[in-house]
Amino acid sequence: MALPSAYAAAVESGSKDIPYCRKQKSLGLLCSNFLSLYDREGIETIGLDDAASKLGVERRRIYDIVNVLESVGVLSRKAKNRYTWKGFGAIPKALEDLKKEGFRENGSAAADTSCSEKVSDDDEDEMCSYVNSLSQNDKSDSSSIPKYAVPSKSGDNRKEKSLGLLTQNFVKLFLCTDMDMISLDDAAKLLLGDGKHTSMTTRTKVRRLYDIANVLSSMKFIEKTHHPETRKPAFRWLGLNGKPDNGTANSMVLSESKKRMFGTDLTNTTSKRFKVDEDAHHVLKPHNPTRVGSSHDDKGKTVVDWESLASTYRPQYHNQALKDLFSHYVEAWKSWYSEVADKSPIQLMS
DNA sequence: ATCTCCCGCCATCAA
DNA sequence: TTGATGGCGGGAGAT
Repeated sequence: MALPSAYAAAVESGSKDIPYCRKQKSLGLLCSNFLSLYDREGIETIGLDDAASKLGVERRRIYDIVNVLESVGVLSRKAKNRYTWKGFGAIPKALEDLKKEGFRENGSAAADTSCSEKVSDDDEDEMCSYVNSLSQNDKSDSSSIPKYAVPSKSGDNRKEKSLGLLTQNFVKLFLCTDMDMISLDDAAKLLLGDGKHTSMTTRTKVRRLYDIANVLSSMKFIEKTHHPETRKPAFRWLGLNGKPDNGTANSMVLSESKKRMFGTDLTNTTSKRFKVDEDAHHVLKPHNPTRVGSSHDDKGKTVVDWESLASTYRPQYHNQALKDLFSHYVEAWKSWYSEVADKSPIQLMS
């Protein structure tokens, strides 16, 4: 078969003039190759050795990719050295599970209308959220996503530092919050116990987030941009929009809610979920038409009722730091949004 | 200089 | 123990 990677091919054929381009070795590219190699019909299982040799990389790199892919439902570890290919079709459910999980985690919300989340799924779960991590009480449910059941070895924080868990929490940030753009640095601060006495340093976390962001980017889940004003690099959530769709591979097992995406619809590219109920008093919204004629092909953020969101979400963060960070975003987005609304599209890319 | 983030050592886990 | 996994962070390429 054709090797998706020229580099790999070169390496395999007794390379001769490989200048060494860092970009050709990026996790993102590797992930793309990995995907094009396995996202096709007839694939039900994947062997890590096979992947490594076909892609021309060390095993270690395959683990990175496989771990984040698994945390989003595309793969599932079946056995040593072997993963089951679930396909992109499994993503919607995985994301929904993550969303529910995320809301459930910090159910200590304050005022505001209770949840409007209809958890058809059973309960359970939990893992460290944005607050802290202490007891790991697992009981894996029938979720489609790995639960990272900790062997419950007191002091085993290996799992809570896993790339997979970090990925899920990173994704939850987008699914369970109104944030749709965030810098890795801020994400690192929000994720996990946040520095201090709890594990991983921010520095390390950011390094990991770069890895995660790269593979999620190659999957078109997120996109790199820059904060309109700050210029600072950030990532924007695209959700299941840039999905190459189930082009060829489609022999899915779960043929249920295919496009059953939460609040996403055609006109809306990236709708952040309002965990608030739609029916309850959803009054406010002085001005800010919840809709803009941003008729742009690509992602054009959308509709957000800042006031509403701000007041609704504020209470879910426990410490001042997060609150500040949060308001910072709300403010930044406000200006950015109004700016973009009647201006031109946002075409900032690396 | 700062931002990215690849590379691979080596601690852990599982057989 | 051996082999499979996968934290972790040094340090080099990209900007």
